[in-house]
Amino acid sequence: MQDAYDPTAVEREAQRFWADRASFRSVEDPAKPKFYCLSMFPYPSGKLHMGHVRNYTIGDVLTRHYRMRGYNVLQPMGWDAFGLPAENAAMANKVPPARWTYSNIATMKGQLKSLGLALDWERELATCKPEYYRWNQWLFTRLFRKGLAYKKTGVVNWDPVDQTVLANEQVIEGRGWRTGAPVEKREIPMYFLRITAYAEELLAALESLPGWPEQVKLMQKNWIGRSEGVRIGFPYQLENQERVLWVFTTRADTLMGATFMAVAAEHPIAEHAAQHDPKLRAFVEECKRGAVMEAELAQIEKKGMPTGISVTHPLTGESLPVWVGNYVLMGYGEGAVMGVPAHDERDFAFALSYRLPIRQVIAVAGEAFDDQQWKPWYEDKEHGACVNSGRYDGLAYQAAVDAIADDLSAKGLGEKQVQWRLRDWGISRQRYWGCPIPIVHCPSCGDVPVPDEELPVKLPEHLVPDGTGNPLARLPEFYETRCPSCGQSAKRETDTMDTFVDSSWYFARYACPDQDRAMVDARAKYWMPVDQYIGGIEHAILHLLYSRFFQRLMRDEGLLDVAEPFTNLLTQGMVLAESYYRDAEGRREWVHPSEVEVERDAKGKIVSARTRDGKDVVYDGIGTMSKSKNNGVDPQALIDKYGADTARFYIIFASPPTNTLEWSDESVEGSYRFLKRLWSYGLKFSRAEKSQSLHKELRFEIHSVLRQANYDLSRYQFNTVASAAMKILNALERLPADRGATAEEGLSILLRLLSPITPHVCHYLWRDLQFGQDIMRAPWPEPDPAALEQDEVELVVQVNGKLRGSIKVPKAADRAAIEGIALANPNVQKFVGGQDVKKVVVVPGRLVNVVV
RNA sequence: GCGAAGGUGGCGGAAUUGGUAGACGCACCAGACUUAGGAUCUGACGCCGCGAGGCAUGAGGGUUCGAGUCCCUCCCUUCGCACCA
Repeated sequence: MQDAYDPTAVEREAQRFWADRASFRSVEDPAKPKFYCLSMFPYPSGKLHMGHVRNYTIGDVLTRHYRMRGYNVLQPMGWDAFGLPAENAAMANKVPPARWTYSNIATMKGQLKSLGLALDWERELATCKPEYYRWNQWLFTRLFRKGLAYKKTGVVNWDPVDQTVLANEQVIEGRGWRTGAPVEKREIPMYFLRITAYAEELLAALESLPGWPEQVKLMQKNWIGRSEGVRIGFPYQLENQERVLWVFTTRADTLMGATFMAVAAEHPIAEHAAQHDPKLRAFVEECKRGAVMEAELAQIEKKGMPTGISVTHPLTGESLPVWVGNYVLMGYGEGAVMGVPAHDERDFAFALSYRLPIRQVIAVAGEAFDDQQWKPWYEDKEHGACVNSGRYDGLAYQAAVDAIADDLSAKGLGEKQVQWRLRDWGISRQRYWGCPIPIVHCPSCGDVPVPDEELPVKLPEHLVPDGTGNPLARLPEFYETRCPSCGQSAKRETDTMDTFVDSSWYFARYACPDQDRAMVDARAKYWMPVDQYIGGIEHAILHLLYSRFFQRLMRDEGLLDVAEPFTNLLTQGMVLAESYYRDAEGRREWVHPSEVEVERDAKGKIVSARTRDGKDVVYDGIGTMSKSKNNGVDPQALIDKYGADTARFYIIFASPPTNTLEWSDESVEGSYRFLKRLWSYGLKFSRAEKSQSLHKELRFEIHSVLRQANYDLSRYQFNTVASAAMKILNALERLPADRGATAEEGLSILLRLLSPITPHVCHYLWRDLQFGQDIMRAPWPEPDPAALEQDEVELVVQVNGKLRGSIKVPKAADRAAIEGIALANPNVQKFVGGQDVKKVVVVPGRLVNVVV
């Protein structure tokens, strides 16, 4: 054993040992319980960032822990390799996205290897390879024939200068990121996947996921958004034709309070009215120009304009004006809403600014209505009852909804309806670096799916996009083709798929990445579902919902048995860092934190900060690591300086997996120090005399810490497992210097407990100190019940809930005896001081509280 | 705007069910060793107070023998919002 801890040498040796024995190759084995542990695969953006390191370290801790517990574990890795950044890099460097992507994969694979992750690299896949994406295409053609994939128009951001579609991310304050031109909305034909057909099942099955965080299930539930309400028709006349304006509402009980209607700018009524009214046309155009993004739409000032058209209230016959409202979404419900100012906050504000009538139709006992001031109870359907509503007066929410729905139904102007917030998934992207949509447009046959024998539709890899539309659309060799059905010349679809399609089923493909005759084979039925999935909380809705959807699509193709892809889900927090900037003539110049020296006051608050060469910088608080704020910490530099074990230990120790992790270079030092101490202890141990000496107290301590650590592992609280390892080392260092029985046992426990977190150094010490050949094959440590036995227990004594002392009582002592000992305690006597003891609360094993 | 989560020392965090607030670390401080130390080791370390003691878990209120934990009101931060992945 070397005197000094040399992580480079230790890690090289451990990694060679694993590679020589193919330690992480996983083979289907029905005799053993399986454990499929998966971290979200990375986008090959260039280099690993700390978020990756955190994600994969967490997954590796679980993987190694389950291996030692005897499970047949699979932990694979691959690349989410299609996407927008490759096109941006291509434009900047004039290099095809393919070359950029493959080179990034090579770099990042090397980095992942240096982390010592227990990955089965033989199952590696990349979504940009035809062997992978042909199955996207294969499934798409199946869905198309079933009607689960279909074509309709969808709205996109249009940059009028570059003549190209922009991603939401490329729209900065309503303008194109490259051209600065105001972005327009444009409707184009697109393919959609009918996820709404599975809405009911996706919602109901959330109940069957006890291994998912409640938070995520709740977000998905709200996203799917099932609401029960009434579809209501408001008849009107247009060009001497009888028509009906339909709306959906969950508050049919307030129908008698409707004083206006509001429709989206894209609604046929708005389009019609705008034809004859230039002002209205301008307004409709303005609404259409605005944002596509819902977050932005929801925050714009609520504006409206009357259409001059009126509809008839279905129950009262009253005439109601129809307005165009910029806050009404065409994509949800009917693209029209009834305006009930008295009982909807948005309608209230709208009515106030446009002086529309406000009519109270719900009352809550003891509350007065004020038509100038909104109060939350106006929306209270729990305690309200109808007023000013004719025959519905006095009815509570449900009774009123039922009665009104019945009356509407009798007139053919309404019925109860279930409405979903979830919309079908538009997967067409007008981009090059993605999976081609396997459709041929034939002048006679229409949209024809590409037959199986012609799959895959290969994406040419040599193109370089230039930011003005999709280069595939300018490549005749790609789009000129024949109709698979009638043989005449036809045009191939040039749109590619949303990259979320690629990532919605990769987890099943890992089971059989070499299968070239089917999307997945029987091996997928062995490994699926994923037992533990780990990834960022930012994927809580979209990626996870799409994956649940795809799992069901594949189930319904007979490819998989189970409906849910991920049994247990761990959502890790983001990695954050401080950021600093220098004012450079009004522009912020971001300075990397490693170049900043900070001065703190006696309480540690930052007083001033300056660069190493003395220029003042401004502290901008803590936030996600990003290129734009120049505050990223390079994992590679960390590994080069301290080794992978220190990086892994720090990341696990600094914060529980679900919290954000605030980066601190100083704390990394602390982790390194711990591993050096572990090494020194191993060295001392290797040179000490063997003895049989047993240390009862420290043995109790080690086993108590181990018991807690095992509990913490089961609840994913890995930071306290790392603490437990430190506590055990602290205990070992308090032992006499010989190699006694307690030291032997304690170190064996420590190395095994720590090995999932810092596998290299534990592997090395385990062998070198002759505990065994391969620590991964050692059994997981369990506390010895005998070591946890105690004759006496310590209880805390309080007087009126305040801590006044502690007592030791025999383990078997009864309540009366404990009370007696507690009251006899001199400090307790002092605070009782002759007052009447009203009550003594005894909590066995914990405390005694004397109430006076 | 809507949906979700979170606020505990100078900092990261700990405290299974309501039961000793601050485990384990970082930083800072003092000391030892040393030619030297940004290595290593030892000790101290929530705030106020000489002390006895008092006060402290974002703010304010409540329930309880006892509240970081439960309830109500408010404030702040982070994530998602359908074309970033």
